[in-house]
Amino acid sequence: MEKAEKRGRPKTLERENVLQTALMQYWGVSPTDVAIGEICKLTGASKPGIYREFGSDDGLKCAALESYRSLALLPLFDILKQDQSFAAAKAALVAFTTQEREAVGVPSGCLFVAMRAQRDCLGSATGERVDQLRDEVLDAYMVWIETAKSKRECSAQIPTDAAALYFDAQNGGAMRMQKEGVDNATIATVLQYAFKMIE
Amino acid sequence: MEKAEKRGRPKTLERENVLQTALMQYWGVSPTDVAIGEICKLTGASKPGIYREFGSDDGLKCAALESYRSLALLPLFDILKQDQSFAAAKAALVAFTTQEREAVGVPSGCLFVAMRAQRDCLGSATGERVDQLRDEVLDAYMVWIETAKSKRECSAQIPTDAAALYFDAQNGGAMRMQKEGVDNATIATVLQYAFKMIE
DNA sequence: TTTATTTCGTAACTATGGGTACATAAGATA
DNA sequence: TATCTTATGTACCCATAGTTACGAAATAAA
Repeated sequence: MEKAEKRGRPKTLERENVLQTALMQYWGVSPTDVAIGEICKLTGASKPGIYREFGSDDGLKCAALESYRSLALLPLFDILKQDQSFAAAKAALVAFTTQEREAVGVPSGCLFVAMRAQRDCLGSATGERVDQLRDEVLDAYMVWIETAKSKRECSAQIPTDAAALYFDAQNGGAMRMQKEGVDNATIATVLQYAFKMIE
Repeated sequence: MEKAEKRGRPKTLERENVLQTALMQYWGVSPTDVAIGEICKLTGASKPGIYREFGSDDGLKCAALESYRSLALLPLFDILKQDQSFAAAKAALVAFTTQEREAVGVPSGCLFVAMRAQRDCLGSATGERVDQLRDEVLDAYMVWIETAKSKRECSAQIPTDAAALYFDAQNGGAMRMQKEGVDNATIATVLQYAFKMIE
């Protein structure tokens, strides 16, 4: 899988390292309070190096968000798409949301939720991606709920779009509680009550 | 109500105007993305004037948060403290949360929710006040829920602290939806489903 | 070797924004 | 009118952070 030797000075910038570090910083601290210079210190990369690789602050944030999608959003979509009962999926959601982060070596809270909260002090590329992901998430919930309705596992009373907003809001609330230091057991309790509602 | 004439040059800084402007900016834009200089432009006040009056950026934010408490949090507490049925209080909460902001001449979303999301890039005074208000809000919910439990209007099943977190999360979720542009009717629907749960 | 090519990183530039030094204005008092 | 007191606002300081100019370094091809 080695790329053919090219002319010119070989690249030494560790893209993956920079990206992972940025992701963890944005996630663990805040997407708008971590300077490029901080990433440089943490990774040993130079500022121009990062700019050559990611184009701009906005570009780096956008790349980090994309990593976050793979890491944290795709698993969520997987749960929703799995062929299991509505109740089982809800339980899986609770388990996924309230898993102990330290054990997995990942910060508490949710980068996507944080970015949504700061939507308009993000660069254009990142901001627009955030909007897209929001739609993607709401769509995923809607498909899931429609399926549950068709299987008679969920009341058709509540409008699907409202239900999707509801689940999205519960998840966001849970992530915020986690950030504020509420323990996962309590969050799980809250979520279980919240999810019991829709059925 | 005129204050006795004092010696020295009379004060011309319009404290209330500055405070209101700051509040509306923090609320409508974001508490961490409005510079003192911006408030100056909007009010005609000078920078040193504002510093003399509020001490620091942190001081101004803190004062604005205090205004916000009187304006938006006290009415919430009033609803919770009123002697009415649990269901009536919940309905009042929904109505209060989803009232059309434009009509009232007030920004959408919630300054307190925004500050909580940005908790640690706020100054120490404001940050600590945010923590206090969070406790105050959760306490208010808890007292309300305990009362409802004692009146048998709310199941004693759910732990009171979890229920308080639940209501707080619903309110926060609603405020965020409002910021993201969801219409109030939909938010009201979501909240009604959310609140139906606890009973 | 020499040249062409590509990347590297130091050291700047620039804009923004919190904060303040200081000379001056405006009124009360003597 | 002279003096004391208090508030005012221009012009600046300084730290931070995004961004880039540019000369040096490293490697393949000539």
